Amino acid sequence: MPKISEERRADRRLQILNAAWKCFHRQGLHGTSMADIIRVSGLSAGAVYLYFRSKDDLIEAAVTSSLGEFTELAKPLFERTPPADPGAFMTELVRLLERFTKRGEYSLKVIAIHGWSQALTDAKLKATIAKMYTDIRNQIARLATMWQVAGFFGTAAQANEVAEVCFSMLLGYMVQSALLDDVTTASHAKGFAALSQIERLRERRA
Amino acid sequence: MPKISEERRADRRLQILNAAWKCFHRQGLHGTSMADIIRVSGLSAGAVYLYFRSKDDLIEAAVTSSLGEFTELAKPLFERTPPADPGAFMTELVRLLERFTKRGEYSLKVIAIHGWSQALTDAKLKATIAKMYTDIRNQIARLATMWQVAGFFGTAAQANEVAEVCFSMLLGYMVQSALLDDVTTASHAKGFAALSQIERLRERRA
Amino acid sequence: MPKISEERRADRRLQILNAAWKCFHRQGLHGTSMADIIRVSGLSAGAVYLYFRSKDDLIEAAVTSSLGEFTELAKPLFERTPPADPGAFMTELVRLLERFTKRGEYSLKVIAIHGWSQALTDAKLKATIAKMYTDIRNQIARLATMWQVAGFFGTAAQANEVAEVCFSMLLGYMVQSALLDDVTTASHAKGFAALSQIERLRERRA
Amino acid sequence: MPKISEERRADRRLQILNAAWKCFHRQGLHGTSMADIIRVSGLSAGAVYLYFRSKDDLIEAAVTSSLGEFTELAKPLFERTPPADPGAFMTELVRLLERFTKRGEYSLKVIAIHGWSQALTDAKLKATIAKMYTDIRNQIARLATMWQVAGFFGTAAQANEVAEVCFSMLLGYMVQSALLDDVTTASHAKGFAALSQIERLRERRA
DNA sequence: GATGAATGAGTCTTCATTCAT
DNA sequence: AATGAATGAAGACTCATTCAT
Repeated sequence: MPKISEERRADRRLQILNAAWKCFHRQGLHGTSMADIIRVSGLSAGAVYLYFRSKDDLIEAAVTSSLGEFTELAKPLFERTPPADPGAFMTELVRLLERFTKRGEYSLKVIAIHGWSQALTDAKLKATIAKMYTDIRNQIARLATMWQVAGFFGTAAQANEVAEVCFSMLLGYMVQSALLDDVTTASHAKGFAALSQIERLRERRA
Repeated sequence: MPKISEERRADRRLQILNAAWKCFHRQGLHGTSMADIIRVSGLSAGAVYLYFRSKDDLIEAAVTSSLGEFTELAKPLFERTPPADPGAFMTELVRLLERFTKRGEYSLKVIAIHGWSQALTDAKLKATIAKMYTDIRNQIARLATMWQVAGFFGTAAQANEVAEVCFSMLLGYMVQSALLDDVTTASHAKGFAALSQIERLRERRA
Repeated sequence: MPKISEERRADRRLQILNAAWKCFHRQGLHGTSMADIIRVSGLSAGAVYLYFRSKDDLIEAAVTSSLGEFTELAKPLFERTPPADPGAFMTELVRLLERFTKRGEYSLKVIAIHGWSQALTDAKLKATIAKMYTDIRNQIARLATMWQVAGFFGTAAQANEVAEVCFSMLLGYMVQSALLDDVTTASHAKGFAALSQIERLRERRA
Repeated sequence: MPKISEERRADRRLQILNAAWKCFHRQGLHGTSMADIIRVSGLSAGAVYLYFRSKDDLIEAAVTSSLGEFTELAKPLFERTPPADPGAFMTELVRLLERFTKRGEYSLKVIAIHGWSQALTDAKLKATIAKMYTDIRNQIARLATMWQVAGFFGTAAQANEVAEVCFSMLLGYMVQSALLDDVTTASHAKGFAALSQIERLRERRA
């Protein structure tokens, strides 16, 4: 076989990543053996190691690659003009997460949580995740500044502090929906709206 | 069995748990071998297995036992009369978490995240955590009802939806402070206050 | 099982070493798998790793431990008074090597050659072997000084240069007897005696 | 097949052999993977297998091909008339070995030792090496006969026994210079001269 | 109760070789 | 002739758990 095309190479990686996602979802990062992934991917051991240097490499890709996609997907939401108000934004963001995250045989939400745990022990992965999460939070902060200008909040807090809390809500939603099963995008949206006084502010602005 | 024996038993368990917490913090749940815990605890392999039936048993205890303590510790906060307003409550709750969680050589925050990951794969642990988290959230919901009565929120949302969001912020705070390092109790408190319009509402109530 | 006695521990190590020697002789250092040694030793994988940290560790022990014994065994030969003349000494040394080296199912001569090859790639092993070989050569040099005083050689060469050549003969004997099969202690002894003019010198001294 | 093709084939083989020698020197025979050789040679896997049937084939070529060259190179030394005396001969032989053996990024001395180890496990290689070594030793024996006739040694020993010892010194020199680093052609030459009473014999012959 | 040596299935990874292109 | 992706058996090593003492 002569040199493979870049496209085919990407396909193969995705094929392996898909197998990894399925396994990681069901059995966790450590509960999944390379043999599991190899079997599910339908490739040989050697082939898998041709595309990923090690299990850690594969884990990093599995945890990280999806995050990049999500950021890309969320772009329009961050750049909409005029910016959505806090309630609408958070509602959309959670819905987007839910949509993006739910796949056939696995949920990226679940894999993200496994990734957090892994990152606490693996400095490289932690740095990668930290970078990507900080990017998202900064995007929220940009919006928060506009919200402040628009009078949604007072000036006592800084925009990035508000962003922190909004981002916490997103992360907390992931945990609750993964572990408690009784949390929906709708209930979270309504709770957030109430908490942030969105109705009242909308009224006042009207 | 005389009472002394029961006490000794509890002491030994705590001794082992402490070793486990230290190891779990540094190396994660799967990265820690029983041999690690045995070495750090200063006991023998046989002895450790006398107090915990298996590694899974020890993990469950390590993840769970602390949660019980926390719930106990948070009781006064939930039962204070008159109830704290949302901003004050969340500020206190996060501070309490931070205080409770930070120990000499390990942080229960970190161990909790490892626990989530583990729970996603271990139905028994998941059920245990779900029960305890739901309890806490219910306590928050009780408060939220009072906040609603006190006019902090409108009636569009249900108390348990608000509680959901508040709880998400607590969980999200844990994730952010563990992974991003740049989050403080103060910044989160201020962000929450701003988001929930606490100043304006306080003014209005005054 | 409570703590094992130091003696039993040494026994176990020897049991494993014996298995290793047998395997290394037949299949070489790399051709032998840990599974081979484990099978031949009659122990379990875990047990073997309880006594030797790694295959490299076991290789070092297998190559090195015998050398120590040999040095001990050769002591009387080095310390005999009056010192043996060069011919007698080399004859004895080669015979001693042959006797020491030939064991039931393996020959330490063969294992030593495997060890040289390994040492060329493994700095730690090389250093260990170099130290032990230098020690032996120094002992020969001590004798060579006495030979010189006794008039066996002129003063053009230094004792350690003579020792070098004597030691080369020993090493070369190992290689030839391992690879060419047609070399005997007797033929080597006679060749050395002739080369070093031993008969003539003996006559002259008489 | 035209002549050019045959030349190209030899060139390619040498290109691969050079890569193999470099790798074998640094990493040993088993420590070197075919991938290593392929990378260093600059060819493709398929190409390498076009010129050598297997790794064993390549090892045999790497160990053996150089020996043939050496024998060729040593011819004049063996055939010089009048024959060199023992001291001069050994000095020249060791020097020749040193010169022949030392190459840019590898030393054939080192590779020869790896070869011995390999030969102990690989009957085919052993036979090939044995044949070539015996040839060299026979050449020395031819000389030794002449030495004997010339009165350098008594008649107690056979020429081939003397040759055995001379050859041992050559092999031993290889081992010592590879493992102990402190051995030079000069020190070995002087030691040999002293041991074999060359000065005295020269004097007497004068 | 307490010890710690022993077990052996299971883990990740490598590598000589092939063969479709 | 030449390429290099693919194979899959085999390698070294770990680790939760037990049980004879």
